[in-house]
Amino acid sequence: MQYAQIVLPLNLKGSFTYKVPEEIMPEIQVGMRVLVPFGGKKIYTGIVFELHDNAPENFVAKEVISILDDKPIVPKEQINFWNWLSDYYLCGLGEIYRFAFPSSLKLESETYLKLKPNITVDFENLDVNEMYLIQALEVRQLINLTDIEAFIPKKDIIKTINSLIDLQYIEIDEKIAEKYKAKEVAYVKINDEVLQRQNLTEILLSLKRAQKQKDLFLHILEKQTENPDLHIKKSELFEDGYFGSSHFKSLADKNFVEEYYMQKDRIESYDGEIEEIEELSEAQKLAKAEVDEAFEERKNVLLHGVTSSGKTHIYLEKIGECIQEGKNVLFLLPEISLTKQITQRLEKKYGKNIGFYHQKLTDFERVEVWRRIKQNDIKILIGTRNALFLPYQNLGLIVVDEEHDSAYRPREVSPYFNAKDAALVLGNFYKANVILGSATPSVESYYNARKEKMKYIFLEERFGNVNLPEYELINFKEAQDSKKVSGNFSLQLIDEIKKTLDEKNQAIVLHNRRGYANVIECETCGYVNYCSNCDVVMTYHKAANEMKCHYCGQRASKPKTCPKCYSENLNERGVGVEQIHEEVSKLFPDNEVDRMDVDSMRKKFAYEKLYEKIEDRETDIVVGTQMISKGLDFDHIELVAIPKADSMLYVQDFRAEERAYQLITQVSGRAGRVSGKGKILIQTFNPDHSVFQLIKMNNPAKIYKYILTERQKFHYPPFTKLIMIELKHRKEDKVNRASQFLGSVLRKYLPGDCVLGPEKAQIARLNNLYQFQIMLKLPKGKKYEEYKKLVLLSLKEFEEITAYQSIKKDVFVDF
DNA sequence: AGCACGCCGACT
DNA sequence: GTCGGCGTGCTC
Repeated sequence: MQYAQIVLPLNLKGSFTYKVPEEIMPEIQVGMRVLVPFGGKKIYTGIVFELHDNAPENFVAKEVISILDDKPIVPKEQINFWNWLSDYYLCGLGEIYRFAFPSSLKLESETYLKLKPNITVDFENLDVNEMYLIQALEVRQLINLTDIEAFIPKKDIIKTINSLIDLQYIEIDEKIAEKYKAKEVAYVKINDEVLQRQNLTEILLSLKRAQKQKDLFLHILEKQTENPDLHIKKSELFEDGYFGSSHFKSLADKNFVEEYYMQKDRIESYDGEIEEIEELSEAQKLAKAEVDEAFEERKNVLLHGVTSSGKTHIYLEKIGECIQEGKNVLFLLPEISLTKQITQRLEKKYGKNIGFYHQKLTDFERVEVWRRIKQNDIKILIGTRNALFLPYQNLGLIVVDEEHDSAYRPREVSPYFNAKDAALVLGNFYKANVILGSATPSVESYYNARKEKMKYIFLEERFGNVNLPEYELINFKEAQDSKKVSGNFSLQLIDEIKKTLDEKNQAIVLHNRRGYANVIECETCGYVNYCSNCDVVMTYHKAANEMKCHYCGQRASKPKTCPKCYSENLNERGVGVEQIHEEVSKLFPDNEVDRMDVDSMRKKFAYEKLYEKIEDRETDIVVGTQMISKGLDFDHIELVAIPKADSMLYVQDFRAEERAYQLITQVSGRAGRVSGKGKILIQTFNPDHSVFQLIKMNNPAKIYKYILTERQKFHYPPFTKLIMIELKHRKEDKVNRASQFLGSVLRKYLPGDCVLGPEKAQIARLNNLYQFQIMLKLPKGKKYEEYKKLVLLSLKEFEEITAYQSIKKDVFVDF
């Protein structure tokens, strides 16, 4: 094999052909990282995707500089997976590579060189550059490529390095990968000798003029005596802001306390007692038997379990079995932060063999997990969508929890793939079983499971025979007509909340819109406050007293007078969660009302603090956006109120009804988890709307049937396949022309009714880029593959127009 | 994606 | 006269 197809971490499609030098031919394998020159002066870490003997015809292939791994770092299952992703989602392999790898595993100019040990350099036969480099390396043992730029002309760097490697004088430093030692965490304890030397009174006396130091000392002492085996993290001391590091330092200087370090993963893994999982209920046993049966037939599973039906128990059972068989498990979550329960349970049972992988890890930590997965040191990996790309050795089970969650398919980061669908494919490549689980499965998954593409398993009762919450619809129009309202709340709703609070229970108020008011409008001239970067109105945030653009994040101060006509008649329109929070606070002045949305949770530990407040029942009412639908599993929440439920439905999106159903059901799952007396109040102008009526009936099969009928009627997924192409550019007329052109090309190849648009995007300008969209509605099945090839052809034709190359193009498959 | 090349406006 | 703006083209 003389040539290799190498994928580079660039947003370029396909792979590049390189020549394999003879010395490394015996070692090179698909899935290894290699160093290759690219362009005039760049060196990249690429991945070998294919080895072959076909010499390129139109260009001269450059040579691979060196191999970085002694074994493939990307297993063949992942190679297949990457190829599938690239094919299915029409994205470049380079994009996938960039997304999949922690950046330190694809170092470019950070690559280090060193002299080979025990060599004698024959300076006579070196050129100037080669001599410079050798001399530099004699002074400093390690040099990276950026440093080399200082004394060798850019264009000669690669040539110089290559020839010195050929001469066996220098080599690529292999320590790069080993540089990442386990992170150490600081812990604190009372100095062992201090209590023998002095008695407590003396110590406290000596600290009497330093109140905080005294408090801190006592705090540590108390913790330590409480449980002598517990290690006290240094960072924990400063969490609530009362103590600062200076207080600790003073104590340490006086030798009262000391700090010590331990490796993080050694301590964070649980080594307490191992708790046995409670026995499954009859319904759960039945469901588990069905899962077994499905796996037997090599079928994947959609586990549809109503809120608190104990899907987790079933996951845990299957995870246990999988590990018994000596295989590994991937447990996918939409977000890592809101998952204490399951991770705690898994940690208790499997301790050290658990790994976490998510977007919040530092690069350091990511590489650590990579290493451990590669060494098969992790049995269960809990992670978010980027965990799909770890180099698993023998994956036996993938669980996708909350499979309907939109966090599995963020719109803003490429490559644009749906982690739920990708998990099914990855499972197939690994011959692993996949369980999708949710209380409100996505319509697509539900349909596929009903179509026997997966096994559909329904857990319809809550664990421990707790009743499901009851739904009630409040006709707001009627309440308004009979003057039984106060602001956005009907008297009935207020009454019910009051009743809940009187019984010493807690209530949740859901309003899914950030900010205080949606629009600030001038009553005199009609002026509204637009974002200067985007074609959207700015939202008024009263708490922060500023205007925010929810799309580009721009902030501005709130205008006191109309900037156009200087009138002071500024009117606030459109209710946001801040305003609902304000109203509730006024309605219940004697109760503790807290707000939970991205804006109020931005501060460090804000979420943890509020979580504890609710847990300790200091909070009576939580007002929040969709954030409150996740993770708030408390025993005393009995009421969920949705004062403006209509706002969820009238969104320009064919999934609006599905989303409304999912959000309402998810948030209702917070109520009556123990008592079984949970109540959900949906206040609406349209109590007759099918979605509300169906939610009230609490019969999921009927809702899905209704939504599916609507989707079929209007030719939406899952009955068709949607591909959305979005074009963006700074100049409006340029994108407009480009999208018209692309539209006409597409229509040339595809039937007319498949191509919709181009149209201005709903947000015509975002971050100063004008956007146009073309929607493709394609039939399913064999035709789809055929049509997709034509779409690819059209895009190619479009890309050939040089004038349109500066236009940013995003393709969303399965929009 | 980066980077070089090349062609036009505002400055020593 | 030159520095630097960004449109265009190319990278195995």
